[in-house]
Formats: sequence, structure tokens, C-alpha cells
Amino acid sequence: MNTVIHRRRARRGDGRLLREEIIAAAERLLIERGGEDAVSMRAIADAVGVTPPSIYLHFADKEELFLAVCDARFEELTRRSAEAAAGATDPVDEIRRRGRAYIQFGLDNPEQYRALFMLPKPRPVIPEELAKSACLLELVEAVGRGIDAGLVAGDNPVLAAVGLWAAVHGLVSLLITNRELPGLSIEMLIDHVLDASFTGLAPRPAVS
Amino acid sequence: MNTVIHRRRARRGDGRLLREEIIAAAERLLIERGGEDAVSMRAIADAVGVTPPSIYLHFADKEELFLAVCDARFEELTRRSAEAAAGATDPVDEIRRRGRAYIQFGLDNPEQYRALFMLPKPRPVIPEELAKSACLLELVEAVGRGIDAGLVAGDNPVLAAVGLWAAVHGLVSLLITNRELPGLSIEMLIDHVLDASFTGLAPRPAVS
DNA sequence: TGTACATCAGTGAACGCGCGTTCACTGATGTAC
DNA sequence: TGTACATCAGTGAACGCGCGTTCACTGATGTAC
Repeated sequence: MNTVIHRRRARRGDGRLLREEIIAAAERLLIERGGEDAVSMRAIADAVGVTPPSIYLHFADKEELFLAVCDARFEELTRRSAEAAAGATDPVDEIRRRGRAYIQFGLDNPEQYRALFMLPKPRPVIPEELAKSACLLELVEAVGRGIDAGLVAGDNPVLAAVGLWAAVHGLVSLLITNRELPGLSIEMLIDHVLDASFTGLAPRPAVS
Repeated sequence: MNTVIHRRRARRGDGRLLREEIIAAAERLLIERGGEDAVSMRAIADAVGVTPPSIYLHFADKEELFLAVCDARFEELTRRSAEAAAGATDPVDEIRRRGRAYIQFGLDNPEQYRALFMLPKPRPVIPEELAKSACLLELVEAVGRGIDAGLVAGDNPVLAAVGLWAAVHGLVSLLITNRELPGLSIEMLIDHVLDASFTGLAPRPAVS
């Protein structure tokens, strides 16, 4: 009755396959358990159907493994942002689409979002920082184009973009931490935050 | 050379003193180490100058101890919010003051802020939730008064208040996680976020 | 004022556990001849 | 086609460690008489 199912051993050049399986299992457990500290190398190995030392054939240590998990999700965020921006009709539309895509990414991947944007950073930061910059820099550019076109108020695209980032990040992290808020639907909130950010962004006639 | 300094034993009715010292040490270590998981009961006991089992005279387990740490900070947040609101001249001024106080609280107590608002909730939640509601409910009321006075746009004070909360929370948690952002001063960012939230809040003439 | 005693804040040693990681190895896979 | 051999993906057992918590205890403090 003590039947343990082992995975079939990989072919010679197929080490990468196990690597991908390990990343997927680590990510799945990260979601289930909520926090890297709560996911042990042993648990990951079990989930893949392999012994713990096997993981060390593919990753130097636990940190490198979770860094790889984050990298994969960062790529997805960047991809989804770009896809959302693709159909935009003007800079303001693009900014709004990017905002919505960002929020949706966070709600679709709450634990990964937490790992990417809400955890303290004992990490090497380098690959993370690059990908994040990519995503944020595109937003800064869109805001800059909006300002040039007279569609967005202000004169500092970086400041405005980080302000927008703070707004959508705030909503996402609030929703991740408190899975629901009293008497408010998530859709309403998303629309409200995007609207409020945009009313705030739009140029308005000076009022004495 | 093996001199360990032990604290003097408390008088008969003075058990509460050690309790407060334990809370203070736990909080200090929480800030230093960044995360409850990284703070062991042994480390807390060492910091106080006491043996680990002593802690269990005052707290049932580790969770109850950190819950007490959070409670103390929640009280501070509520108090600081009320103090900030006290000098307000009108509802909009009050909202802005509360926002600024909230941001300042977060920047002054980053690790505690993380524990309160950025960590997953395996907790009993009850005392937390109460205090948070107190703070948030006061904001909702201020927004409601602003709407009544025609100073704030919209018709749903809860929605508007949560939107504001998301904005300030987003800024705080972004600043806590990335201790600095490229080429932006923290003061600029705070002002910008408060301004943007308010331009977004203010009623504006309909534009066709 | 002195003594026997109850209280209870804090101790010292140990518990069982799960952790990340290392190390010597096995044995299926592919290759050279 | 057959055989000896090199490769290397994965194993099994163990390492040392720090953890949260328990338990029987000690001994200073305060109290009753």
C-alpha cells in the first residue's frame, strides 16, 4: 500500500524539463501556502515526485529557485502590459489599459504579486529591477506622450507615472491582503480607482 | 569572562512590566529582521535578558505575542489620525490631513505597517479588524460630510474613502518595499499623490 | 520583631520536528569502436 | 550488431541547526501569626 509514484527519469539533454517542473511546483506551493518561508525544498521535491537533492542539480539554492519563479511572472506582467497597450487609440487610453492590465495581473496572481512587489528585498534585485523598469518605463513614456499631446496635466512624466503606479498598486495590494471589502464589488473599485486617477490626471482650467 | 547580565526579577504584582518589555523587544527585532518568521522566541527572550519559557507566562504563544505588537501600533495609528484631524477647518482639509498622517505613520513604522497591512492574514483578525474599521470609518464619515457640503464629488462615501485609502496605501507600501525611487524625492511624491487624489475627488463642471 | 509558609516570576534542560544542504552512490542512457 | 565505457540525472542517508513549546524546578518576595 506504500505506493509512491516516481516520475520517469529525464533523457540525457532534458534536464531543463525537470527545471521547469520544479519552478511550476514551487509557484503552485507558493500560492497554496502564502509565503516562501512556508514552502520547503522537501515539499517542492515531493510535489514534483523527486528527492530534494535533485533540485540542487538545477538551482544553486532556495533563493535562486524563487528568483526564477519571480522572473517568469515578471515576464508575464510585461507581456500582458504590452498586449493591453497594443490596441490603444491614444496615450491616455494606453495608460488606462496598462493600469487595468496591471490590476488584473495582480488579482490573477496574488501570491506571485506579493512576492514581486510586497516582500522585503533581501534579493540580488538585478533581474527583477530590470524587468520592473521595463514595465514602468513604458508607462513613463506613455505619460510623456500624453503630456506632449496636452491630454495629461503636469510636466513631470516620472512623477505622474509613479503616482499612477501607487494608485493601482494600492488597490491590488489592498485586495490581495483583504480578500474583500465591506459592501464594495471589486469591479466598482477598479473602475473608481482608474476614474479617480484619470480625473486627477486630466488638465483642468485654472480656478481662482 | 562569561558575564551575562540578567534583568532583576519583577516584584509580585509587576508581571505586566516584563510583558511590556517583551512586546517592545519583539517590535524592535521585527523592525531589524523584517518579518515575524525571522524573529524567534529565543531571540526575543535574549533581547529582554530572560529565558524563553518566561515569555509563555505572558503570552499563550508566538502568534498572541505578535498580535499584541500589532494592537499597540494600531492604537498609535488611530490616535495619530485623530490628532491630525483635530485641527481641520473643513471635511476636505480633514481628509487630506488624515491622508498625510497615514502616510507618515507608515514611513515612520515600516515594518509594523507591513505587519498590519501587507501580510497575509492567518490571524484571528478580530481586534485588528476593529481598530482598522475605526480608522477607516472615520475617513468614510469625513468623506460623507464632504459630499453633503458639496466639496467632494460622487455619491458613495465608502467607495471614495476606500479609493483614497488605496492611493495612500499604495504610496506607503511602494516606499516601504523600494526604499527609494529613481530621481523622485519622497516629499514630492507625497504631495503629488495627495494632490492627485484631491483633484480626482473635487467636483468638476461636466464637460461635453 | 521573628519565623514558617504560600505564592508565583522566572529557570534549565529537554522534547520532537522540519529545515537547507552535502556527499558518496547508482544505474539508465547514449557513444565509440 | 555487440560490447565496453563515459556521462550525468537522480537517490538515500545523513549533517548540524534553530525552532516553538513543555515540564519539573527554584528561590526571592510577601504574608500570617
